[in-house]
Amino acid sequence: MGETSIERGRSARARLLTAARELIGELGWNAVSTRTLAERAGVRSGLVHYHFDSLQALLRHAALDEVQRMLEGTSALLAGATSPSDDIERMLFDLDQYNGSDPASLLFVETYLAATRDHELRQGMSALVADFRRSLTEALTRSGHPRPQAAASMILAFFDGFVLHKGLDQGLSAEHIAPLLRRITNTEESRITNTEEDGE
Amino acid sequence: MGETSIERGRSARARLLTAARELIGELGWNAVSTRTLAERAGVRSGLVHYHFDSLQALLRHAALDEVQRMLEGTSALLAGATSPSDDIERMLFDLDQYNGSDPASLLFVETYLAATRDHELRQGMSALVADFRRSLTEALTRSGHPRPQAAASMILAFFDGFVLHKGLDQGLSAEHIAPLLRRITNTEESRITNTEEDGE
DNA sequence: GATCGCCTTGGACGTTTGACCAAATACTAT
DNA sequence: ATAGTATTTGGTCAAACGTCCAAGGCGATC
Repeated sequence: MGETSIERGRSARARLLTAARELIGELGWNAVSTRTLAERAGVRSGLVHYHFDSLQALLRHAALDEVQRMLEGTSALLAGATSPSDDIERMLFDLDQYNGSDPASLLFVETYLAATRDHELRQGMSALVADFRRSLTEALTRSGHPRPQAAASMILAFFDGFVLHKGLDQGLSAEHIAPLLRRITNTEESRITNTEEDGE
Repeated sequence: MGETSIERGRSARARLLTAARELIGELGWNAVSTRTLAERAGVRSGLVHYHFDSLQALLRHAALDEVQRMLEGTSALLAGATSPSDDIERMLFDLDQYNGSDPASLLFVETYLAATRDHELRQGMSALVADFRRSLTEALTRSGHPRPQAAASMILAFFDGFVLHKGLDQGLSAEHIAPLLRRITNTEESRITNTEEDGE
């Protein structure tokens, strides 16, 4: 059967997706053009519309692939662990390797933004994030957290915000944050519900 | 002295900045063009380069103005309050009015991203965010928080992530999060530092 | 009413963009 | 070899882009 020709095609398609993954982070979603994309992938610009319906479809596909890869890797890490609290901290320290300006972090944020203006991308991202939140909620439930759902939402939002802020504040590090993150993942309800009436 | 002519100029300049503020959120930073900008402002496109050195300079100016307005308003709210914990919760509920897809929220995130690729914008944003973090840290110090700086960083990152996530997860609401946010703003160090050895 | 200065216009420029396609190429199957 | 299928090329197309500028408008000043 026809294979070598098809294999070359698959390779070119894959190189286009890789180039898109890189360039979205480097230049920004809207600044990626068919021509820069083709140059990075080592092909001619005409190929883009042979393998994909449109430039947007290519970017969508590349971004969802990468986000899925990142989230599924992390959620597998959570599923196989005994103490979710520790693993969430480990996730935080993993985040430390990104400086907030690298293509990997930026691709994530770029995709969030693009999703607010692209219905199909939004649906894909919603599904992926919902899956990950479910994993995180289950891990927190397993460890007996009193509010697993709220904690999962909060941790997710915080992690993304953390990446965002590291772009501006290079001094921001996981070390300073870890003790406070522990407050969130703590399985016991805090005794002090509020310190009201604490006038100056 | 010449006033009417100058006043007209000021008005046109202001309308251009307003249009930029709106369009950055609606279309995305890189999708704002001189022509759409001029149309929204009710002027001809040539005016953009009369009042500003370049399109990027206009966008930069508009974005920094708006971010400053937002942050200074919120930090004034913190400064005049007696119980920072409550005010941080109130800030959270204020955030609830944004659905995460409105121009105001998006302008914030768009500016973050643009700042990673524009040195001048990055410096401006860094300064504004640093100022706000200082206000927040002071408020937390005043209320006797044991780790005011780390808590401020965490709350800032979380708030931005919260806005980001609301674009995808419409069910995300401040109500569910508030009890856990209280764990962060609590002035007492948590007794339970960690719940290790919690194997199944 | 002529002059001056600032604001505004409308169009021009060279580039880049997404999309499209006929022709060329590479490989398989007959 | 031949025909057939899939991939790749190289170029064209109209549209949109940022920037620039000569000319016109318009109120204040002389």
